[in-house]
Amino acid sequence: MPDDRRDDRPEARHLRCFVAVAEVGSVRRAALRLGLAQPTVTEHVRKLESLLGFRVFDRVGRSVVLTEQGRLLLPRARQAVRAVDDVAQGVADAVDAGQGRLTVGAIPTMSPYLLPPVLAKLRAEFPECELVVTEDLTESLLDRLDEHTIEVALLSPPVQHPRIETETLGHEDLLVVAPADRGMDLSTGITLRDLRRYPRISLSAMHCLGAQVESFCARRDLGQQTSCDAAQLETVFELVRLGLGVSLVPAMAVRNRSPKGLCYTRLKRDAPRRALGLGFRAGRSRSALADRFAALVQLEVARPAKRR
Amino acid sequence: MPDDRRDDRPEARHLRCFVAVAEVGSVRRAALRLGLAQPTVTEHVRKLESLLGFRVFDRVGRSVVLTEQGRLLLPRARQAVRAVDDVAQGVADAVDAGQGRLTVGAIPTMSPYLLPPVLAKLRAEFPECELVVTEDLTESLLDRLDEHTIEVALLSPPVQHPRIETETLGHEDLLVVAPADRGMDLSTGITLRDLRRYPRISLSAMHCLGAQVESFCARRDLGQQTSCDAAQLETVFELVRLGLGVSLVPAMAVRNRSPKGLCYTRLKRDAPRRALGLGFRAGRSRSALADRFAALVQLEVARPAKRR
DNA sequence: CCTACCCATCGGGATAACCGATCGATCCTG
DNA sequence: CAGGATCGATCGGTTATCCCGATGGGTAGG
Repeated sequence: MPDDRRDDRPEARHLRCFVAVAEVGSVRRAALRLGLAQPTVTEHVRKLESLLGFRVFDRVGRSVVLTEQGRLLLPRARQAVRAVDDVAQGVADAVDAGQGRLTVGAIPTMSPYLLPPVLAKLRAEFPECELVVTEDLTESLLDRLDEHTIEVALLSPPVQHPRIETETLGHEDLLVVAPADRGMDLSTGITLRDLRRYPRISLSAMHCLGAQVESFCARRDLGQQTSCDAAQLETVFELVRLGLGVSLVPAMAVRNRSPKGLCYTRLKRDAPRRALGLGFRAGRSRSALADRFAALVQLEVARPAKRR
Repeated sequence: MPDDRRDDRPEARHLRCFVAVAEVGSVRRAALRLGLAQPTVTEHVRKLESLLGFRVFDRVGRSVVLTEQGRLLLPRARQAVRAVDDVAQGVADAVDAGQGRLTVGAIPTMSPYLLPPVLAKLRAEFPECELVVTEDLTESLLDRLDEHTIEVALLSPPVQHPRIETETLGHEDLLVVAPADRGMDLSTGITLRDLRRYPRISLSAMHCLGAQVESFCARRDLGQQTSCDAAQLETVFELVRLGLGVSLVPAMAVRNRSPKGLCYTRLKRDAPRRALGLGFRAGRSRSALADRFAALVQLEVARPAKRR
């Protein structure tokens, strides 16, 4: 570990004065250009010479001329000043270009339906950005947000974590999915009562969606009708297709799905919903990429559902 | 002409603190490394954030973590700090490597004899150096020194100029050169008396050497013996070879010359000499190359004359 | 010779840099 | 869960230096 404790190093303003004087060939005019008084420029140049250990100007007559060492210093000083002055603009440019890394997390019941279009648009906007995606259950995402392994998480509010704050972007209906050949009359929608007549395929309660459905069903006296407990939504759909029962699934999972062997409908009244939102670590700034990601998710959530 | 009068630009010390904190991940340890107190580092980082217009660290818990913008800033800040810190060493390296330009002048009666070996050695030592040679009469060299078109001049002190200072490096004898078939007995040297018996080939008095010889001869009652007045030493040698007379020439002009048709000798007593030296513009610093050039000229002048 | 100009110096006032001490919050530990 | 330890932020006060106007010395130009 290097000791940086050297107090005999030049500051940017010393080099700025030197460069200005060298370029205009006059202390006075350099002071004009720098918006400083002439003695200030003189002092800074002398300070620089003292720091560097050699003269950079010869004071000849009533003007100053570069020494050979000064001539060698000039391009280096120019570059150093430029490097210092350009850091801010460089970062701004990098942000505009979308450089940098975005680490996102998403729960499995949203990830495959929301992330692809959003990330595709983000990539299209910022080809240079680096995207790191983590798919995991809510609790793991919260932990990762807390330790900042991920910057933003796509999940269903509300969540229980003291240092995670969420933004709810909207809600989506949970639809009833049933086998296509069950003879249910779906044209006018169905009610809770209809639903009770069929065994229910449930998603594992370790998913927040599973727990939400479970909670909903429990409140509606549908709790004990479960015939299967699947670990992922894809399995739920397949089990329904096989005729083992009906289920409640998020609308986004239905949107682009082939309807073969399945039929979907909305509950007539009191339709269950789940919130869609983003989680952030409280007290941490959000990158430009994260902001843009949030906006794109917002747009995607607000997109009108096109039925088939 | 750009207006540099912006007072909202970072200083090197701000960036130094930022880089240190980012690298060690702790304000306190960064302060240790920088040899500063912790509040100072905090203040500088906050100042930098204020100047840049965005946060570079998230203050999370009892530690600081880079924001995404801070992450983008880090390499740029590192490079800027490095550029500032390296200017001094960079110039030192460039000087050691002999980079830069050396502008030398020399009078025609020294230039072809002293410059080649000296410049060859300089080039061998510093292959990267740029050498600019001007050959002219003393007055022109003085003017060029004054206006600093040349940095150092090889000439014969003393000179008359208020702002030019000279260093005398040594003296050299002026030798008598005569046609080889004149029957002069040179084995024991010759005297002024011998010299008076021959017509004299003189170098033009616009050369300082010509004036010096003229002055010497005038003091010794040899003034009116001139038979020819040549503009350059080469012509003098040729005229002597043709038997038109004898002359006084500098030893260095004889050193590597073919003796065909000529013979040289030193005056027995009261041998004329000329000073060899360097001229510099007073009040101007000397480049490392000029110093080395002076040292090499000194060596060359001190080189023992090897007779043939 | 005299004026005008330029850089260096001087003295003082404003700014910031820098510090020690302290606070509040967090993390670790018993 | 209480206590200590540690870290960063904040607070006053001191010092350094930044910056200025005024002045002096030396040079170029009239």
